[in-house]
Amino acid sequence: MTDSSSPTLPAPPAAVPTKRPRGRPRKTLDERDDGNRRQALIMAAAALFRRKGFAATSTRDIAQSVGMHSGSPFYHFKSKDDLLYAVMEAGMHSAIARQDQALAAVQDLAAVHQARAQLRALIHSHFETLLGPGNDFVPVMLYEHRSLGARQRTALAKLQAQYEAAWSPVLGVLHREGALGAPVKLSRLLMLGALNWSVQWFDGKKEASVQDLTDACMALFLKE
Amino acid sequence: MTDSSSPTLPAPPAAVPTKRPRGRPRKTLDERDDGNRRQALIMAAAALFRRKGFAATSTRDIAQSVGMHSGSPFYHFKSKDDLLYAVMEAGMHSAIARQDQALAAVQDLAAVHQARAQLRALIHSHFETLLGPGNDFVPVMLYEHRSLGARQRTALAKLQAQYEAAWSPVLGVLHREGALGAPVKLSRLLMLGALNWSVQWFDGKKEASVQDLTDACMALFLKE
DNA sequence: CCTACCGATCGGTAGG
DNA sequence: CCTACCGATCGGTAGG
Repeated sequence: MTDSSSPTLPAPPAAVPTKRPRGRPRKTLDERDDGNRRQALIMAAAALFRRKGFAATSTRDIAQSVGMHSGSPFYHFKSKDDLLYAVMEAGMHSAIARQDQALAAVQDLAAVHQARAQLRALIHSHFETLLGPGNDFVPVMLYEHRSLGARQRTALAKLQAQYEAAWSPVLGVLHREGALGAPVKLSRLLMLGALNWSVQWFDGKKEASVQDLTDACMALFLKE
Repeated sequence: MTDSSSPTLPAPPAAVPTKRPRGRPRKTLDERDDGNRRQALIMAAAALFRRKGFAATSTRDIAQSVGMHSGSPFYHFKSKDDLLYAVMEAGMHSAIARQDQALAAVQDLAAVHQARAQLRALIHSHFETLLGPGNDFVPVMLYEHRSLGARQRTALAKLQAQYEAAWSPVLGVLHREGALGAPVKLSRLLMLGALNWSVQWFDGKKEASVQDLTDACMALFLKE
């Protein structure tokens, strides 16, 4: 059983592209794991895009950080923009998957507490997506949206709409119960904004945990 | 009485730098309004930085949009980074001034409603700073923070601390009154995040106004 | 503030 | 995926 689908980066080939043996290490066909190299590029790009921004990151930076030479990323991606989109798409897929799991885990509660428990699950899951260790994909998506082309922006918008669609019914119930003070749509925009902004100030090594943040949100946003 | 301190851009010199009369229009010394050209550069830079991002905007873009030639911005600013900092500093000064005015206008209310009125004033003023027509400075500051050097980041942090300092006592009163459900510091971070994020989705031509947003925030964040 | 220019870097490609 | 390379662009400067 292979773990070729594992999203963890297999320790990079000790990036020293200056002096390396000229004859590149012969690989037989079954050793060529293209998927892993592509994955490695996506993860390295995510980390660099987050730290320095898309425009300030060169494709050479990315190549070097996975031990490739400058032209090689273009064997895996047609353009730098395509690589950016791949990062964002991967981020949304993982965010949606995490959100679905979080909602499923809370499905069987007594109806009285369902909506509250669902909102807590949504908030906690969102914070994990934003602040969890190694989760650079969605932060890059949030802060480099501008750099996307029109076509790719449309494709992403569908994934984002799918993600946010899970919030509206939950907020609707809470609003009707009187636990949510503002209209559903504005509430969703403001709440997601409060969460998304945490990327700017959250420090994993500081006192507050993701649990603390979730508690604070529930206390701030809901009545009684 | 001159209006040399007016922050409005005097209609740009119809930027057509390709064919313009070679002998540049002689200006006598008292016509040379260096301050205005510098201001024009700051405003053009703010608009471009906001639309395309700092790294994706060239100093040539900025020069062209005020009718200068490529090297000329460096007569007014030592580097592109200095221009970015000038944009952000101007943004914080104007934000602080607007906030002070907003608080002063609400100073004389009956004590029972003071804290609520103050919070409303802070929120409304913040939305104006972010979303008001031509207000690109603070949005640039919020989203290009990363591009600043360490020294300038420290200088800006002082202005930001000054700005946010006005929020804490107001939130403290509301928390003690039971109107604010979460701890003061986390409340401030989450609330400002909700507001700051509006830059991403607010559309001035759409239905919701800054007043609507302010109302929604008050309804969302405060109990009873 | 313009003119003329420089060194550096960048995204991307052909050909293997 | 590497090698070798190209055209374009960029921040910045000297000298007036």
